[in-house]
Amino acid sequence: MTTLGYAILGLLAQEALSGYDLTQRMKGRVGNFWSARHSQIYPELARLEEGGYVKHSLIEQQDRPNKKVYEITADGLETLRIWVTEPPSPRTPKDELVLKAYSVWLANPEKAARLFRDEELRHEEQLTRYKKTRKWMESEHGEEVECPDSPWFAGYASLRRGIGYEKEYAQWCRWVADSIEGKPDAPAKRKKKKGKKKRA
Amino acid sequence: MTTLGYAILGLLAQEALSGYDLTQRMKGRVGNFWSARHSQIYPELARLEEGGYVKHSLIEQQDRPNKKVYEITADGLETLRIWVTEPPSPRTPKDELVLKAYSVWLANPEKAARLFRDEELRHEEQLTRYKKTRKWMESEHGEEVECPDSPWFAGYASLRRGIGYEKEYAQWCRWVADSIEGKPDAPAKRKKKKGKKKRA
DNA sequence: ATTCTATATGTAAATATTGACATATGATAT
DNA sequence: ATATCATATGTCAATATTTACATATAGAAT
Repeated sequence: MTTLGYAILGLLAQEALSGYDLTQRMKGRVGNFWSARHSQIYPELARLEEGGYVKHSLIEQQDRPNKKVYEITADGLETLRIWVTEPPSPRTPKDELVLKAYSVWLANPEKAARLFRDEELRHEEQLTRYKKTRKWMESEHGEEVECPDSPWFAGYASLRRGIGYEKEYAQWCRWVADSIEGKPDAPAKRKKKKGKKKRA
Repeated sequence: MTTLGYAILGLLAQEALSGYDLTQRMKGRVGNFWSARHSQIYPELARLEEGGYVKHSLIEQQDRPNKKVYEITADGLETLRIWVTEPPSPRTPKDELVLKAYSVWLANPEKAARLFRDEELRHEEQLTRYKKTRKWMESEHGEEVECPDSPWFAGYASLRRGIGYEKEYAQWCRWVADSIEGKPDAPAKRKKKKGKKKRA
């Protein structure tokens, strides 16, 4: 079973969905930490069905094209349940911007500062969206989000990861941009001394 | 040019390295946010050389097998310089643990809590290693790390991202584990205005 | 009428990545 | 002697993932 398979099962464990629906979900909630295109989802659904983890039924629609709605089977649910508490397979978090940061000493400072300012903004915006969702979750599902056996808790937990991630990311971008522009360290913690030194 | 190609160029921009050396680097500093196996690195080096971005020379050794040491060309350096300030291609941060969190409502609470405690520890340990490196950098290269045109600044910036990332990640793991175990929201650092209402 | 968009489902080719296979040198440990 | 380890370089097969190709329905907009 692939990780994408578990991602799909995780979504189907909460509600029956079509391949198209799953593709949309992969851009939202779950998609913030795992995503896939429809060209990967449809074949994966076929494999999951072949393995007996999901089954589908044809839904006829008048106003739209007909669709196949998939639901998770008892086998699929059990497989998912077991997977959840197994240690994740190690995977390097790949991040192109950090890679760019590693070579930023070569760059034009103005352009580099702009890059990190832009990225800071991007992550601030994502953070704002997340916070809005959190607010909504806390007000509309305040009780469920605190019950570890509620899907709302699980969604809330993932969301909180997103919030922490974006907040930290934006902060880091700001620090990089500030540093390039020669601005002092934000918190009243560090003390710096100016010393221009060229390196070979 | 692939992202891996730029990762390699970024390393070679600082020092000439063999394929084997590059493979080791991919497990360390740069490898914390981009990694590749030697089976991917050797072919990529060949492509980079074919494109004129790097060139190699044979180094004969007595105590060890001979090696090919690669260095970046003027073309490679310029290509890298341009890439650095271009906006990164969007890529979903894929994280299996967050995916597991999304389905954690299905799991056995004891096992789930243990999973997140274990992961918390893993990230705390990585954080400790990073902090040790930061301390060393700040004491041994205190001036360079503040110069945006120094490779030390770039390495320091990447390292700081690692520190922020791991710190936030460990915190989140702790919060998840605590929540599953029914412990109250972490006090101290968090905003106290969070009117935590006990559910009926 | 025609275009555009959202819904809906697929396949194929290209690229990226991993894991296994394969070989060779020299140091060190048993 | 022999086994193991670090160094060193490669290839190949299997997956994973992206991008492009391909088709179809129906509502809304121009």
